[in-house]
Amino acid sequence: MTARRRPTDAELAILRVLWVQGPSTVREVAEEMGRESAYTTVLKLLQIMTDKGLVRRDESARTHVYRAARSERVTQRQLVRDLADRAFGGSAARLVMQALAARKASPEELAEIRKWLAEQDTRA
Amino acid sequence: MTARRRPTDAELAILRVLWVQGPSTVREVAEEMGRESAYTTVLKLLQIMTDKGLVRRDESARTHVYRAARSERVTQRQLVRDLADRAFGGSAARLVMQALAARKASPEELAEIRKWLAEQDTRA
DNA sequence: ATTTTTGTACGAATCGCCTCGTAGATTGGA
DNA sequence: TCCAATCTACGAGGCGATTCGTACAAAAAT
Repeated sequence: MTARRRPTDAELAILRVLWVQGPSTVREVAEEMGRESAYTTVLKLLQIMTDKGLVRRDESARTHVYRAARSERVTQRQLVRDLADRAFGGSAARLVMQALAARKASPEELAEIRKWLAEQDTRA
Repeated sequence: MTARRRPTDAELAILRVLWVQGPSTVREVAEEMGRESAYTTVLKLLQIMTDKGLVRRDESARTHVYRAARSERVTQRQLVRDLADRAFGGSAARLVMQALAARKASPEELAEIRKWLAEQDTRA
């Protein structure tokens, strides 16, 4: 059944809108995405995503309302795991180090990471 | 010109072989990848990758030798950056935290990460 | 009541990825 | 020499992603 594929680029772009705005109509999603894609393109994508189980659709009103089926966190984890497998031999830690090198993190963010690491110590 | 696209899954699989084995012939790559794909599939992929600039080809001998155009590190960074942009609002730090949550890292890896973070301190 | 707007459904075209078969050249061995 | 093995080039098919137009129903506005 759940042949878990990762969302495509276009799908991810739509999911991002849904995560920010919460349940939205096709029009609301399309507006937010600018004039990049035609209204019916967004509609079609959402229909496909419904079939795939990436979003849920509320059809109680004539204007359907879509919401993300999975939380942002869960999806992000899936994507990270996927990238770790494809490009880092499955090692999330190696991915982390490249990530730290790839983009400068703010002191606040670094602090948060340190905090997380410290918690790992106490836990072990 | 450089419309930098990320390598596809199949391309990445080939690059991984080249990074491990160093410059290789089509046969060497194909062998290493098991019987997953036919010889000519690997050949075709490598030809396409040559056009894209993902690999370089030494044609001095009849049997061509391919090598990755970019290092593993550089490519990994590009992929991380790309994922950060697509799914983490550009924040590598947020990606890092999901990565740490997604897969348990070994104590050795955690130590390495801590070391890296410590270096950031002294640098700042 | 008629027209305009807004919505869904769906088909079709395009495109990139990935697959592999076939053709033809070259090499190496019997 | 002749046959088998090996190599590159290339075309074509299949498939999924993405695009958008058209058709049609429902609602809103005139």
